[in-house]
Amino acid sequence: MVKIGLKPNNLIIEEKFMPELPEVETVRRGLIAHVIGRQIVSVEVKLARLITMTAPDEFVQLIVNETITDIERRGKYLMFWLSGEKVLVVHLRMTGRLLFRRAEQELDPYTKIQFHLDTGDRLVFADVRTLGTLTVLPAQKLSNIHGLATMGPEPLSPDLTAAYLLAVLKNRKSNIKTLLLNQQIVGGLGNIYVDECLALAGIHPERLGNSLTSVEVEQLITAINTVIDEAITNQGTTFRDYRDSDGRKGSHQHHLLVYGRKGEPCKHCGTPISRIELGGRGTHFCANCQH
DNA sequence: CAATAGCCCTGGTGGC
DNA sequence: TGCCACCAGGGCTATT
Repeated sequence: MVKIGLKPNNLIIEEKFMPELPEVETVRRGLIAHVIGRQIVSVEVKLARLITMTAPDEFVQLIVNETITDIERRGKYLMFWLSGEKVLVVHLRMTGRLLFRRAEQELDPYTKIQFHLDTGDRLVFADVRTLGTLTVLPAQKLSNIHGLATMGPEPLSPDLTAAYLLAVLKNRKSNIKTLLLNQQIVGGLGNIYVDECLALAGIHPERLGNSLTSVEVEQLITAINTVIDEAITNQGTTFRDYRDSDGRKGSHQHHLLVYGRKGEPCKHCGTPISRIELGGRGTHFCANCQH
């Protein structure tokens, strides 16, 4: 099952992860040491389709000669703050990768956008399925990005309270799995961690939002914070052995309770893990532990 | 407004 | 062995 893909150039590119909040946060932390204070001297656009809200040449023009002053994360979005009160917003979607590469390192496979830094090093956006997006805009227009403007409170934020979630869920008739994937309700959760949070909370993914009791919502909030905190500590979930130039690698895959474990025994009771489809997404749970 | 279905996109996989 | 349909899913759009 574990297989390392070696391309002819010997670059290990088969790090397979779904970028949810913990993975995006891991990327952010890994990049900060390398790119803060660096000036972007040129931008190489190999796939213009990934650039949104401006024409590609305008995108390049707005970024060149800017200095990166900070990197923030909101949900699954990364925001590179630039010196001229502009922001580069990157969403990795399914297979987007942001890599720091030294000047002498060769081109990564699937490179779509390269930012050349004043040191000669590069910030690389690579993407197999090309669903990622990059946007640059003035800082005061950040709310023009709809997904950012409408995003709900995120895990580990004091704004994500049981009172808030209970109030939102009481009017919702969809299943809790689908509701937790809705970024407007909770920002940053994706398919892996929603399954994990529901497993830890002991809540069945098919339960309707308005059926959850206040006690269950409290348990769910606790589970969300626990799962995301641990996943960040473990530097995210990767599905193949992998390390990059920074030694950045996730280990949370060893801690998963249900995701990707269909048919394998529940770590608590031994019941084989079930897999169903909800909201078009694969959904994993223990039919004995989750009610 | 809320729920739901379809769409984008490509590499890996399973069936024949 | 080769071919091909199908699956993975985040976020957006269209529809009811």
